[in-house]
Amino acid sequence: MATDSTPHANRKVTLTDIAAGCDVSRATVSLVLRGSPLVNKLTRARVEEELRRQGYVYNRAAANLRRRTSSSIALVLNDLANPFFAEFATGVDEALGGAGYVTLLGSTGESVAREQAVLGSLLEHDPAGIILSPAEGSDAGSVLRTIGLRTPMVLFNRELGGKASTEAPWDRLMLDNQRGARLATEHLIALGQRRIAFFGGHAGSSSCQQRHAGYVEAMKAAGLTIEPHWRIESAPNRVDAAAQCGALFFDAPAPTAAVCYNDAVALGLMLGLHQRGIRPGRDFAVTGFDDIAEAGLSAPPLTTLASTPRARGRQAAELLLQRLRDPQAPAQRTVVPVQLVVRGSSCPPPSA
Amino acid sequence: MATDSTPHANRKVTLTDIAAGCDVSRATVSLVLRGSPLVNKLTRARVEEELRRQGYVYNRAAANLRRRTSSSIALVLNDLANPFFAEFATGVDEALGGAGYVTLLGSTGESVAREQAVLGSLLEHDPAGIILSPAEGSDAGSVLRTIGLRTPMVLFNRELGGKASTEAPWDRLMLDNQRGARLATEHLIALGQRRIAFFGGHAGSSSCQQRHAGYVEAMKAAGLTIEPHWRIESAPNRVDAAAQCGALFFDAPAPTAAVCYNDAVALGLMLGLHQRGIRPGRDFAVTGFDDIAEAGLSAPPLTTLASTPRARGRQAAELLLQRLRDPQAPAQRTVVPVQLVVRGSSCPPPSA
DNA sequence: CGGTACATTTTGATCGTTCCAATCGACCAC
DNA sequence: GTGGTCGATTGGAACGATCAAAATGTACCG
Repeated sequence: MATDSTPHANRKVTLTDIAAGCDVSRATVSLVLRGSPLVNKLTRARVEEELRRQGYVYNRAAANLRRRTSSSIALVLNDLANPFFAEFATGVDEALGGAGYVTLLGSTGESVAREQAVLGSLLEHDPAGIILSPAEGSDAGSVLRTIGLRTPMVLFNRELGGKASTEAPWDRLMLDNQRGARLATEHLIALGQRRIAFFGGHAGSSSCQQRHAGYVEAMKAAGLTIEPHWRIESAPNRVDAAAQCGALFFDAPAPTAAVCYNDAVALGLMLGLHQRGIRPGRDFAVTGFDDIAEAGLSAPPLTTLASTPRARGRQAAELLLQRLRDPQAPAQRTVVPVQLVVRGSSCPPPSA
Repeated sequence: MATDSTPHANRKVTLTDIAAGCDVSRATVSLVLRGSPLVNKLTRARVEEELRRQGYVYNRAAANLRRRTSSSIALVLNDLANPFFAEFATGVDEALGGAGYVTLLGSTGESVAREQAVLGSLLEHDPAGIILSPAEGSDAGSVLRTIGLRTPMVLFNRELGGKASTEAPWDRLMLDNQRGARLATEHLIALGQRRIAFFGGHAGSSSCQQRHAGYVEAMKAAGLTIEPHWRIESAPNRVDAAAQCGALFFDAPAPTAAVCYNDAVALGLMLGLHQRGIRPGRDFAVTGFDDIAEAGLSAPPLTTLASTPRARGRQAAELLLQRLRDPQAPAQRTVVPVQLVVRGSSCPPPSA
């Protein structure tokens, strides 16, 4: 069996090894690898046999260096553990993989400092582009400073803070937050609700502001007044939402329904209500935002706004790929509609 | 303002640009970047100023090429959209980022073919190592053939099929599936349950076999008989689990409890039970596996086995980093204990 | 037979970094 | 004045691929 060139050698197999192994030049092997029509049928066969024999694996980094190209894309998420973003990431990876790109993952855990660090570290790997769902409070100026203008970026889900945000040439993919929250609020009003709170999220975040604006819009349109203590902030996760539940009932008049910042918050709120002996979907109406998988499985199932995160992921990837094809095109701002999904958590007020 | 070397030029800034900009050689700049003590304080300051001025970003790919090193690690998951794996991925990325590695993500969607493709594609980026949670039915032989022996790998969650599996020098991080399922079954038996089914998962998967074995072990130890139709297979997700629910009740004697393959399946089963008017936690007991976030929030909350996926992610990363430090060490097989979390979904049988 | 066309292959430089050996100036000792 | 040591810097060859241009060989034509 054993020949001079051992297939399972310890060093990495390179173009040069293959070239030596079948008496052609490196250039020819390279042409074979890229399926060039220039190379003779016979030599191609010989080379391909040798590639197999030695177990060659292509070194894309070296090729990218020489060609001044890149075959990776950085995906930076504020919270990968949130199923909404996990689905999104799956969609992104699906689409990128199909286009021959590889996904460089970075999770920031909602920390602006980590976001800076992660972006810096991923940039050193020279991604062709970036898909960023910013951490809360992330600022356009500092992001611009670390990534520069060379690397195109698609912003997802949230706007960046600071004045630099409007000038920066980034594409955007945003949910129609305002309309979504308006739909949810109108739905509750149609059920007869009058005392409706807006619950959860940080007032600083752009998506939260937009959703709150939609809520206000619907309330005003219906001629309903909004009590100041009907606006409760919380971190956008279950645990903190459950903890803040009590704040809804400190002052009179207490609300009988709540439009929540997102599903995580809504599920947390329902948990908090349960603990107080208040039955969501009977004594108190709740709506969410996102339609994550468990929204349909909670008790009661959650009325919410569907945004199909996996499809959004594919869309964000498409947007970036398109930008890579045409770097000069003007920046796009895409707003995707959301759809109201009515389930058991929304109900008329107890008096009705 | 404008000098000869424009900071926001269109070409990428390289070592050579910096060197030219402050009249030193490339080598010196390289030494500065790596914080070498060899270089004079004054020159270091000059170089650093120039780096800032031109907005230099390090090209790690070029460095890796020259040094024959790698600073990335491939993370290949069978189902990123499952919150269990999303948490796991978060943990992996946390630990790898801390060690200066970047995560190359690949999601296979439980398809063996995609797993092969993804592994092949990621390998071309020359990762220092691989963390793989295999797709169901993935075979050790073909995996070995595509990744070879050069790149170390940590297997998570499932064993690979085929005989090559035992010989291959891979580290493993596995949950104590058998003991976990045994604990759940014993818990149900202690509540007075006698007719207990094992529900969900594919009989082919190693984790499913192990959990089933734990269930059988507990049943035998208690002297209980197992009806053949108490073993229902399903895809490991909610939708299919809900669809298979009816199969539990085709033949008599019908079970009054089910040990489920995992939480996703258990939640799906509860959904299916609801639809049949059977109240889980009252008329029928259910247990899960994984303790994903929504397990505590379902109605009723799910009795399950906690495996703290984020910590597992960190652990898998640690295992791989350790292997990179000492490539010669014998392969490890780590089995992590799981903990029974009793919640409302487990109950005595209705007759009791 | 020389010239030209064509198909195939090779040579050598190059991408941005790091490594190695060599260089340079300054200083000191003999 | 020669040689040696030291700190700081440098030139040039790598790493593994690609590219442009040049070099083969072969065939055909007048």
